[in-house]
Order: sequence, then structure tokens, then C-alpha cells
Amino acid sequence: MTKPDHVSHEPCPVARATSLIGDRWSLLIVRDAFDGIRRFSDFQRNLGVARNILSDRLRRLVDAGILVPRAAAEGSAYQEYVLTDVGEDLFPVVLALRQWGERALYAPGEAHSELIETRTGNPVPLMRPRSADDSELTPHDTRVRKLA
Amino acid sequence: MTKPDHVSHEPCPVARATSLIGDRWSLLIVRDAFDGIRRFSDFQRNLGVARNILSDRLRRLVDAGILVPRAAAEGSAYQEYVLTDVGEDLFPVVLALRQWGERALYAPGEAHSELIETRTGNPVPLMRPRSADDSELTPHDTRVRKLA
DNA sequence: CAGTATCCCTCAAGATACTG
DNA sequence: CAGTATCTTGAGGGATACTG
Repeated sequence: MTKPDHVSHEPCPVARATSLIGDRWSLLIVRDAFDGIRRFSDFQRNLGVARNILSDRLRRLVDAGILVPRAAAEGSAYQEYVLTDVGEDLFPVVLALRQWGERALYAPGEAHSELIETRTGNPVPLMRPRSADDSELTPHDTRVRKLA
Repeated sequence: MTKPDHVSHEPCPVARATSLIGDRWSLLIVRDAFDGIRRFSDFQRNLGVARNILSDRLRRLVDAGILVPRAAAEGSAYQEYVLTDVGEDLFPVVLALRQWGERALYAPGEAHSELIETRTGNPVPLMRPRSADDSELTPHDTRVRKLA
């Protein structure tokens, strides 16, 4: 479980990490997992990813020990995917990427989703107050705790 | 300069960031830049990336305001690529990814490169001491300051 | 040395149909 | 609902030749 097959053998940890979660979807799945999403169809609808791709990415994330499949509550035949401790350790990565994106990739007045995960009790520093306009936000974003 | 063309228009900063630097090479170029690499051929040799791809990624990183091209020292006709302030702000991203990779993607005794950038005076916390075996390290890694 | 211009090819991703 | 199987496409990436 420490190092799944599809992870590169390079000695640099950054290179290995990007070989695993540096694709188009994996980190966004993790982001959604931090936001409380657990079900296959919720990931699918939220991301707009093809189902076969989602299936593959979930499997890879499970192989890597980032997510763990569990039976959905009380007698359900279906599964849900929750973050493991290793997966939770990705929080600084998602947070750092998010904070950088806010500062570097938005026009001065442009709105962006907050996506502050209700996770551990960690205080999460924000770089600046959010815009007043929420109209552009996706369903994903609206479920998220706002700080302002 | 705030938001180059090829960055997605999604409201989530994580999604935008990955759309820009979430490909196979961009973040590794940034990693190398933190490690002091500035010249085209040095990036190319160190990464093993095709030259046309490197050319394209450098252009994208410049467009995004992460790198800035400067004339190489004293009368040289060639350029070098150095991190801007926006690029330097990616340090927490690279560091977080690196620390997570160390913990999650290596066998217990397996060696990994340290890649602690000699940058600002920031103290950089390490998760554990490095292994004694450096034989697997690439040229990139050997230029790097070791902490142990 | 530092790229650019082509050509080619593989694989990631999407669409769709099917199944327990 | 939660996937799997199959097919197809297109973009990302590699190799090579060429240029100032």
C-alpha cells in the first residue's frame, strides 16, 4: 500500500506525487472528498467526468491508500469513498494550491469559491476577503463553509 | 498577466491551478527553478523532456507570470528563466507535495532526494532523516543541499 | 546553445451501451 | 445506483531535422 504500481520510480518525491495525483482529475476528486463528497454519482455529477474515468481514478486513489471504500450506511449494497489518514495528509497540498490559485489566477474583482473544508479544527488562513458575487458558484461550492 | 488564456474558467481555484500546472512537466520545471536551474538546456537535460514540449511549457509559465525570461548574464544572446514573485509563491505547493510524497509514496527504508531549496531563509521542516544510499539520485538531486 | 517546425504515436479521456 | 466493457477521438508528448 505504500507505493502502488503506477507511481513512478523516480527519487524525487515531487515527481512521484505528480505521477500519481498530477492528472486531470485525481486532485479534484480529493478536493471533493475534503468537501464531504463520498458517493460515486456525486463525484461524477460534480466533476462532469466520464464514469469509466472516475471508476479508474477512484481505484487508483484506493490503491494508493488515499481513499478507502466502505459500505454505504445500513445495509446498502453500495460503497462510498472516504479519505484515509494518508488522504487527509493531502490537505496542505490542496490548501496551498488553492491559496496560490486565488492570488495568481483571478482578476482583481473576480469571484472564486471558498472551499474551506470543515475538517480538523485547524484555523485556515485566507488571503483576502471573498467577493460578494456568488452567482457563478457550482453546486460543489455552495455546500462549503464560507468564512467571510 | 493575471490569468492566461489556457487557464480554465472554473470558479474553484484548485481547478484553475491544476489546469495550469497540473500537467506532467510544469510543476517539475518549477521545482527545478527553485533548485536554481535557469537555462533551457539544463531544464531539458535534467527532466529528459522533449525540447518542443519544454519550449511550450516555459512559454506557458511565462504567460502565467510564474517565470520571467531574462537575458543571460553579460552580453549573452540567450535567455534564462527565473521565478517571479508569483512563482516563488508556489513554494508551499511544492513543499507540501514533497512532504506528502515522502510520507506516502516510499517504502520504509527507501531513499529519496531531499530537494530542499536554498531559497529564502525559511526553516524547512523535514519529516524524517534521509537514507544513506544516494546511488539512485539524479544529477538534479546531487546539486541540492542535504540536511542530514 | 536555444529554440522552432513537422511528423508520428500512444494513451487519456469521452460517449455509449450494457449489467448486477 | 454503481459501476464495467467497448469503441473512438484528440490532445499530449516524443523524435528528429532544421535554424539563428
